[in-house]
Formats: sequence, structure tokens, C-alpha cells
Amino acid sequence: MKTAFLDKGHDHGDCIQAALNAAEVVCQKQKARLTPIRRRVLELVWRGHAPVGAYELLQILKDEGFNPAPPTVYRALDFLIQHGLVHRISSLNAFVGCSRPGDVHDGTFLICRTCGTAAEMLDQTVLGTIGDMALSNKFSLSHVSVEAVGVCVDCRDGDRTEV
Amino acid sequence: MKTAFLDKGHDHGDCIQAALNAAEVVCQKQKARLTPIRRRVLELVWRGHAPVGAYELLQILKDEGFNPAPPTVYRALDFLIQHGLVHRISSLNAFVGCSRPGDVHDGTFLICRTCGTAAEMLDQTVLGTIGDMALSNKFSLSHVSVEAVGVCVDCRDGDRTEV
DNA sequence: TATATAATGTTATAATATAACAATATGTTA
DNA sequence: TAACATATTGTTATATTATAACATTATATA
Ligand SMILES: [Zn+2]
Ligand SMILES: [Zn+2]
Ligand SMILES: [Zn+2]
Ligand SMILES: [Zn+2]
Repeated sequence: MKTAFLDKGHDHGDCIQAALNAAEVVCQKQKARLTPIRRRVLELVWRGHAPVGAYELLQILKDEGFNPAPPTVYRALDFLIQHGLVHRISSLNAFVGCSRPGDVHDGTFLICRTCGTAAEMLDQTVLGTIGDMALSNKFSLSHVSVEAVGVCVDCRDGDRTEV
Repeated sequence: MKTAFLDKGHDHGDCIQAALNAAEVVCQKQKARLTPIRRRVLELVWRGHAPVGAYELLQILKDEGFNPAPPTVYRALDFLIQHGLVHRISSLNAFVGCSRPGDVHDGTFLICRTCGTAAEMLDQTVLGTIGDMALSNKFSLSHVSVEAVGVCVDCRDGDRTEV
């Protein structure tokens, strides 16, 4: 598998650009409208690899001259989640960009409690195992959330650079 | 493995009694005090197998003549979680009794969206797989939450008896 | 009993999220 | 284009979940 955590020296501008490009493609395919607010919220969610709270997004938008109320942000987030562009991290009440947009799927994350980074595990093994468990319980599975908290290797090695 | 979902005809009084007994044992071992409020909250969490919200517990306690404020309930829940007697279901902002008290562990649940039942998967395979993923990412794992939503077999078969 | 610690009471408020309805923009059809 | 339907956003208010801060009471220990 590809490693879930990106190198701390990676060019994050590329991450943002890739996310926005993918969003354009996804929305075109699904005839959905990536309006300015939705696009801006996606961009802000991609500020880094740590999940961001809705009210944090709200504050940034206010600072930028938009004057949104909470529903504006929550609607944009709902849209982005529905279209597989963002995941909600329920243990943090926060939102993070999807690492594999365009292919709607459940989120499985390793979350570093030190730098905040939420790395999406793109491997299918975990979901496969849970699928097996569901089967053996005759449980009809809709969606799964896996949130594993700990410390990433960079932070364990004493390197606290925020991503 | 034992099946995660109990038969709908099971004697739930036994579940409650077992939970309270186990709590006594756990608290004695850990020299922790199972005070009346803590005990009552645990009992209420065990009203059924569906997670219960903190304010729902609060309302029940009020109806019973206690007059607790939110911190009372949250403190009791925190205590019960710390001692491995209750799990928090973060996708529901709710709390459910632990099916294997006395052995502090991460919660892995199948949650039926129809009857609300949250069945704890006691099998270690899922956590083992996640542990492997963490290892291969050099991620130092602290705790894991697995919440799988779907429909349980009883509800799928059209039997909507609440548990 | 005196003292320290743990637990609970109490008040206020923070943080997260949604309901309800109005206004505007966009797409579609006549 | 005009008329209409639908989607999106604006706006106000409020619901829901959770915690901070400090006072009081209960319990354990010396
Ligand atoms: Zn990046
Ligand atoms: Zn994803
Ligand atoms: Zn039961
Ligand atoms: Zn458990």
C-alpha cells in the first residue's frame, strides 16, 4: 500500500490543487455545481491534513469578507461529503479532505494526537475485515467509520512540524 | 465468535444484572467507588442495547427526583468509560454499556439504524488488522473506534421489535 | 478530630448543529 | 424572452451536546 502519511516536506500546494481539480471533475460527472462557497470551503478544508471544525471554517470565511452563518458552512460540507470530497471525523467533530475523491467510500483514518494529521488508510483490508464481521452477523452494512488515534512517526521522533 | 447481536427474546434483566455485578467487581479491584449516581447511570445506560444520549439520561434522572445538572451525568459517564464499563459512540453522541467489562478495550460496533441496537464485536480480527495498518505506517496506536452502521438481521426481516 | 482527597452541587457558558422561512440565482420550457 | 420550477444561499432563531469554574458535601486517612 501507499503510505498513509505524506512526508512533512511534501508540496502541499499540490495537494490543494489536486483536490480542487478532482472536485471539478467529480462535479462535472455528477452534474453537481461546485459553487464559489463550496469550492472555497473545500479549499479551506485542505489547508492542511488535520481535520478542521465547522466554526473554524466559518471564522476564516468571515475574516475574508464573506459573512456566512453556520448553515452556509454546514451545507457546503454536506455537499462535499455527499460527493465524496470530504470526510467527517466524528470523534473530533471535524472535517478533512478525502484522499481518493471521485470514488465514494468510507473513511478509515490514523489520527495523530500531536500534529493533528488524519491520514486516510486507502488499503481495503480493514473494511474487508469489517465486511466479514458484518456478514457473519447477518448485518447489512451501509457505512463504516474507523478512527484510530495515536502518534505518527514524525511526532514520535520528536519532529513536531505541523502538516 | 459469539454473535454480536443478542436474540430479541433474551432476558434483558440478566444483561442489566450482569453489568451491575461486573461493575461492582471492577470497582472493587480498582479501588474505585461505584457511587449511587454512577451506579444508576450505568443501570440507565443498560436500559437497552441502543446507545443513549447524555441529556436523555439527565431527563430520566430528573423524572426520578434526582435533580442533576449536565456535569453530574457527564462525570458519571466519564467514570464509567474510564473503568471500561461504558463505550462512547461518537457518531451518535451517545453511550452504550460495554459487553466485556473489566477488560478495558476499544469499542468496535455494528449499529442498526432501524432498532438502534449497537452490538459490540468482541472478535479481535478488526483491531488486529488496524494494528497491522498502524505498524506498517510506523504509527503508535493509542485507541481505535470502529462504528459500522447498517441494518441488523431482525430488522431486515421486518421484525422491528426494539431491543 | 483534624486534614486531605474525592465526589457532587450549582451556575454559567462554550461548542456544535439544525429548523424554518425568505431571497436570489440558475436551469428549463413555453 | 417570459414564465416557471428547482437549487442555492441568506437570515434569524434555536436545538443539542459538552465543559469551565467554583462552592459544598462526603469519604478516607492520620
Ligand atoms: Zn499535503
Ligand atoms: Zn476518502
Ligand atoms: Zn440485553
Ligand atoms: Zn466493550
